[in-house]
Amino acid sequence: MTQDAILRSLIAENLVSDPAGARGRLLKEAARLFRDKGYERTTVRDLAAAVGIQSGSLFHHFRTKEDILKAVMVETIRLNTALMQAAMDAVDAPRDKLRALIRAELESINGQTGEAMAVLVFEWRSLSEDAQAAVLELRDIYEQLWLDVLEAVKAAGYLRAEPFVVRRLLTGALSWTVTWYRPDGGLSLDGLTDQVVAMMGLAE
Amino acid sequence: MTQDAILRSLIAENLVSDPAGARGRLLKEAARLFRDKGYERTTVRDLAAAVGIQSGSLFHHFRTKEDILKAVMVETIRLNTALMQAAMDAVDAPRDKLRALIRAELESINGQTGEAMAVLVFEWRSLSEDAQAAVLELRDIYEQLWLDVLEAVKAAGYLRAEPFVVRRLLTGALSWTVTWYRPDGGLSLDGLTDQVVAMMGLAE
DNA sequence: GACAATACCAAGCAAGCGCTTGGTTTGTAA
DNA sequence: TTACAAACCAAGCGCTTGCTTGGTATTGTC
Repeated sequence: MTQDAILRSLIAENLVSDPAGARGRLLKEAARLFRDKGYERTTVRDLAAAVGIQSGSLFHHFRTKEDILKAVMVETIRLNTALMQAAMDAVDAPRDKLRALIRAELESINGQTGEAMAVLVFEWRSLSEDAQAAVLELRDIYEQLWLDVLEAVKAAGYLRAEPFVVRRLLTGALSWTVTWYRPDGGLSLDGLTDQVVAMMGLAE
Repeated sequence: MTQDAILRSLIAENLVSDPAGARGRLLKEAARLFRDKGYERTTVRDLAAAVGIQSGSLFHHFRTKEDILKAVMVETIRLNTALMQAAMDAVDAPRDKLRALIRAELESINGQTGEAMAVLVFEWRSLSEDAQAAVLELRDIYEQLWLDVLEAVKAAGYLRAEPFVVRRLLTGALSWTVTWYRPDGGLSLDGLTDQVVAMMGLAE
């Protein structure tokens, strides 16, 4: 199943907004602005201007500014969970599955959903507790994919550290790439994935 | 040289504020509040209340709110650069130096300066360009320590990935520990350091 | 075409922000 | 003790923010 097909399926199920529609365009611009200036410094006037409407009109689509932030986060988790599941399902061996997960997460962080993924990391404190709890539920599904694969890699004898700890170290390592990695900087995503795998001493 | 002696020396040279003094107490509380609520959501009224004065009085010590943020960052970099240099100087072999750096950075992130270190990561966008440039100058000194050691470890044959990339992946991995590591969670700082070293395939 | 629903506009509200200003209090040195 | 500097207080300024409200315009459905 291609990435486009996965996205279309999620749109059809109303789990993710169509990027070509009004709501989807707003979320895309919101992710960009929140990423660039921070959620708190991005005003509703900024958001409205980015999609070419007046600020009061935003409140027709979302009840509050915070609901926009939450939607950016929820939708990117849903999309990337599906993409990672698909990447992982395409291979069999535990080490290959781990490599596929690393590659897919690097792509989520440095590709189309990079801005939303950065918002997930950097704007967590601006969410209310209720919203944080809702986002964490989705996040837990995503994290379980990782833990299952890391456990399998450890059981196969390729990893000496604890899967729980490794996952969290990898979360930081991969999330931080958003601050320094440039696809046109001479290192492809596959090359970067190779570096991560090599740093872990898992290279063949 | 002990950590206390290093701190005292920096205070004497006016590179770091005395934590017992008015300015130092304010910076300590600022780091805590900025970490917990975010810089933007922390008002000058919050800061003043945290140290028991009225908000207008803050402007006697600092010209602007942003100058407080900058001082939190600048002072923690200065302190931690000195602490890491000392930790590294206490050992000889490249792998031991790398381990010492990892241990020292984990301590900076999860110990006394943890709040300020988190502010350095999460509040970068709230700094003006001038302030960012000033902070980066100090940051570059700190980063060069790491790159020198990683180059030595690679030259000794223990690392296959590129030092530049590894440093950045480690920055993320170690910085992220601020969100999940708890010293009373059954894993000591030394234990966590061992996990990082093991994840890198550098365990003995 | 008529009507309802959706999307948007324009104006402005109430609350809160970083900071200034004129003053008072405290600490230090001579 | 006196003079001066440093630290703080209290009040309030000008501006900005997220959001509401009454209205208009556009789209969708029958």
